[in-house]
Amino acid sequence: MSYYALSFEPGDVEEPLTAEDIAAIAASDMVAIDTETTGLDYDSRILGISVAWRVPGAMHSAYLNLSHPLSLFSARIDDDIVADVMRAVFEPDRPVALLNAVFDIEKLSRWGHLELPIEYPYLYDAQILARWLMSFEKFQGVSMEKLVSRRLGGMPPWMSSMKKMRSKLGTLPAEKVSPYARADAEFTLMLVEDLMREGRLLYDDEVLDTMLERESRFLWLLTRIQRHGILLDLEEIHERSVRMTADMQELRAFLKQNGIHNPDSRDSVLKGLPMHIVAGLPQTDNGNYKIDSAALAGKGPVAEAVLRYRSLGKAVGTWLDGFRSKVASDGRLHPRFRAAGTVSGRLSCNEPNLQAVPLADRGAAFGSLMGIFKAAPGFSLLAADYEQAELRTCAAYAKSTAMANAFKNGEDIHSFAASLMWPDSEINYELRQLGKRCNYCTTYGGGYRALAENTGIPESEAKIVINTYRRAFPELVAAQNRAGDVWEQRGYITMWNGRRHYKSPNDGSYKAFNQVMQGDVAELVKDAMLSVDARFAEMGVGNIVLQIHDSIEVEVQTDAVEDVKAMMRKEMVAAAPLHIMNRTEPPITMDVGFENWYPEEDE
DNA sequence: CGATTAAGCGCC
DNA sequence: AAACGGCGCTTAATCG
Repeated sequence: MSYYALSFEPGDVEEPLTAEDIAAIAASDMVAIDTETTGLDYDSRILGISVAWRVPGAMHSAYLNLSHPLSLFSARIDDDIVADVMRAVFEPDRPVALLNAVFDIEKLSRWGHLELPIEYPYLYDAQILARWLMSFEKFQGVSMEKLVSRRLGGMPPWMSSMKKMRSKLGTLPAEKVSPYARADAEFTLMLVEDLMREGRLLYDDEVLDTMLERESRFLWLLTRIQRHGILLDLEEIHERSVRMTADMQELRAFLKQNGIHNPDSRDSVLKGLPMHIVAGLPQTDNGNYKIDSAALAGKGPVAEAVLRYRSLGKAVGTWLDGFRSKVASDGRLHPRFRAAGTVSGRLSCNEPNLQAVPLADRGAAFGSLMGIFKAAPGFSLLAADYEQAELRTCAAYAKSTAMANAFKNGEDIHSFAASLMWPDSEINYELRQLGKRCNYCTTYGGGYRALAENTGIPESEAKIVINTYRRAFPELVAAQNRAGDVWEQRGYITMWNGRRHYKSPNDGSYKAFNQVMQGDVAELVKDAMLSVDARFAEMGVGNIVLQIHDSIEVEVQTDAVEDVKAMMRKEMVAAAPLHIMNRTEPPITMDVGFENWYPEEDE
């Protein structure tokens, strides 16, 4: 298969950008933009900006050298010309094509080339569009390379050497980087055109237009969240790091006495553990001994010391020293969000991943890490959580009157599940745990094996428990089957707002139900974030700083906390799709809980 | 040396 | 027939 044609060859002489070009950019039906930077972190600088645009019957592109090393062949471009180009690109009435839009928009705004608007112009992100209408096997993401090879037949051979240069971009003169940068912009343009063409075929126009409008506003919002960042309590982090590192040294010394010289190394641990313990360990799929926390739990003081060491090491490396090293020059942490980071429609977050910080004390050696966050003077950090969002969605989807009633009456949903499973028993802690695990297995698509793994009961008993749950909630089983059938037959499942998740051949149909639950909630939270953000724009009391799948974290003026809670509860409940929640009698209610991150609430 | 894989583990 | 879904980060080990 041949690749789509670029407008140039790598050896071509580059014409300087003219005023006519800038006018053509402004007039083009579609413009693509891509930035080349010195790195990925918040403080990395923009080396250059590439722009691709259409003129009748052809495509053009240019690379603006902002800060490449000086060379004889390529001059840096004046700031006012950059500003002219930016104005032409970000014409409010015409969409801009990008690939991973938030990254580029954030960089442009961070370095003063772009004011962050609320919603216009529309941003057409190739990665988002791809998620809407393509299927993805495991490890087959939405990188430029993957998308170009799947949609446009592949990249020209000369582009494959680009990869190696990525980290050294800042040392190269602009004329070396230009062909790759321009090709990135041109491919982005072609990808978006191609994906939009197919999107129009697959989706109802009205649905697609609504999705594009909403997603575009969301991308602008996400960029503002990223730019806002979050504050860390660096003294607290340092204290904890010192304390835990000292504990780790003690553990290291103890382990050394017991023949384990490097507890971070699997080989060393296996060498040091007593023979009879090693022999009893389960194995990984590759035939190696498992030495994870489940395998080593209760296997004696040496094994316990390894686990404790590992736990503290994770905390120091990832959340204490790891986070501290990522604080930007403005003193704040700016995690990067990827709007198309998951197949399910959730966000993903990295450098650092603030969506996976242990905020609750679950008995690990490091306890809770909530205390590492703080807010600006006069501000508080607040988390607003949808309570049981996925299970409520599940109940709505399955039209479960039983669950609807339980939620309406404010019952503990896990105890409720247990009481329906074992109507003649008093629901003690153990039975509630079983009900809880069954609820989770339902939304996660798990079976008896997963249940056994999670509860510690034998698989034979787990089978019985699962069947008890299925008998208690037959409507959930029916809904699961229905979702699987639809996925199988149509090739996709549809979220409540029309977004589709296309099935890949490798996906078992059992995944369908989970993907609807997860995807529906993802859409809900996005809408809620947009509503909350709009209210913040009016109130002027704070900002969204983070999203963790079913919760929205905000930094707000302390004296406005109660107002903000009321506002967020109202907006988040209102964001729930009523035509879904009203499917049962009584309707499924939605509830929001709050947690004070900073200052921390009293125990 | 950098890139990649495996194992382990944190979150929802 | 069987299947717990979705992520990112760290270290060690391995490979070119």
